[in-house]
Amino acid sequence: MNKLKPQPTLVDQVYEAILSDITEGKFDNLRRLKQEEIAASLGVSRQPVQQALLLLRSDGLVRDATGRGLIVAPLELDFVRDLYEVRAAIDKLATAKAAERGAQTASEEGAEYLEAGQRALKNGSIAELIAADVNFHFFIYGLAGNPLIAETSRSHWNFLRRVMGQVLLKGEPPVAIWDQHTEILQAVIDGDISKAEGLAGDHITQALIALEERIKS
Amino acid sequence: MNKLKPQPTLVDQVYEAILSDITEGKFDNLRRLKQEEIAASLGVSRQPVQQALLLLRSDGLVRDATGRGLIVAPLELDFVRDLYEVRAAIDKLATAKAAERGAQTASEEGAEYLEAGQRALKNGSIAELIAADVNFHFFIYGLAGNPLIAETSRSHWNFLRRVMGQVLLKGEPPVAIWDQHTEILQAVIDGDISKAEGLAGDHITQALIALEERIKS
DNA sequence: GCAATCAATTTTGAATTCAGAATTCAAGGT
DNA sequence: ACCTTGAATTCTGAATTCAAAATTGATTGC
Repeated sequence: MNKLKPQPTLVDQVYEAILSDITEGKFDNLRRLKQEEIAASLGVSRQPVQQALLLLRSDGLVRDATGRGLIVAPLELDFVRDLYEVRAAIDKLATAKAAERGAQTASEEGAEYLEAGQRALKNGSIAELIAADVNFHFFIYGLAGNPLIAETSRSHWNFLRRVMGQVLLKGEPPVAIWDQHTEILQAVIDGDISKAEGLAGDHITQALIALEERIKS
Repeated sequence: MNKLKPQPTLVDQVYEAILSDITEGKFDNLRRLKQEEIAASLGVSRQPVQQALLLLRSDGLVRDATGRGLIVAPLELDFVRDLYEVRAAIDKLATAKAAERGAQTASEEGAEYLEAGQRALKNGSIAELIAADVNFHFFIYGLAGNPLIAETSRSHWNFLRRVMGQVLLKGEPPVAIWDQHTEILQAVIDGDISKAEGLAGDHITQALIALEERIKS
């Protein structure tokens, strides 16, 4: 007997819808998020919208603005630095563990992710580039065999997607990123734990540097 | 003019109430959580309860049990190991950064936290011991100057509190823990980054080992 | 006597309603 | 002209209501 997936609730659907809108920068900065408005645009009542906003608030994507409801959390450079710092710690752990126990799967399935990245680079599609990056890193998280790593990173990546979206709009395609991914995957396949961990750390350090330069320009 | 803090909403209060009940093990394992029941016991409608449960679900403390509503997530040993692994990565980062930039505050305010721990040991109060441990570690997180560290750890500590509660029930008081806290604080005050980081890692490794031994017995 | 089916009850997700708080805007005073 | 005041409007949190899905329990057939 096939167990059939329970359909997602309206709350979950609304959550995803608002999340994409935020990620894709569809909300004017500092614009107040009105439940009624969102509910109307999605064709549901305010109830699931209120609940979805509550979840987004606990993710930190949406923020209480005293007395004026909820706004999309602004992306500040300091915050992004903090984000990359925490991400570095978790990604180093994930990549080390992936090298320790995921070499087999990495060699079987890893190439797909690199190819997806190359295709995205060739197509020059921002959405595709972001998706390929997310998928590559969650593939590594999966190899690490510790579900809490992906779980903990989930909310961070909601911000990272926003950051990447803004940065990719103005700048050359991030070829270096994918060269680094290739190196990281190879270290994982080789089972070289300390090299994999080091490369993961470098990857993030360099991503942050590149990002800061682009923001300044 | 003093700006007065907006009172917490019912949802937030209900969230806290359910969270304490879970943390203190007040729910029978695998018992289904019924909105009506909880609402009645707190004297509110189902509405804020439903929203609070949604938040607890996104924290991972409460879990969908296919077809039978929500249950408190069981504490499995594998999960606790995963938890300690991620916590080690974050705590090492936090403690290193605390040593790098928080030495001053650490020397001024750190002793309080150690004393609170000693008092708790003397009183033999489990609740007090847990609170002192949480407070000490969040003090370190604060010193790190990266709000995302505390934010990211928040949901982990909800589980850690549960684990600690169960473990402290059967076993000797964790004197070693507080000796280690003393060492960690000293390394932070000295600004010895790599020593602080190393001690933080050891602290968690040893806590996990002690925990596994107690669970087996 | 045991299993299967169907009706009754319970429970939940979602809509609607209600009340209070915040915001806006216009009128009046300095 | 600008600031203050207060009423009208808007918006949100929370209660209530509604409908569908799930669970329970009883009855019927083997």
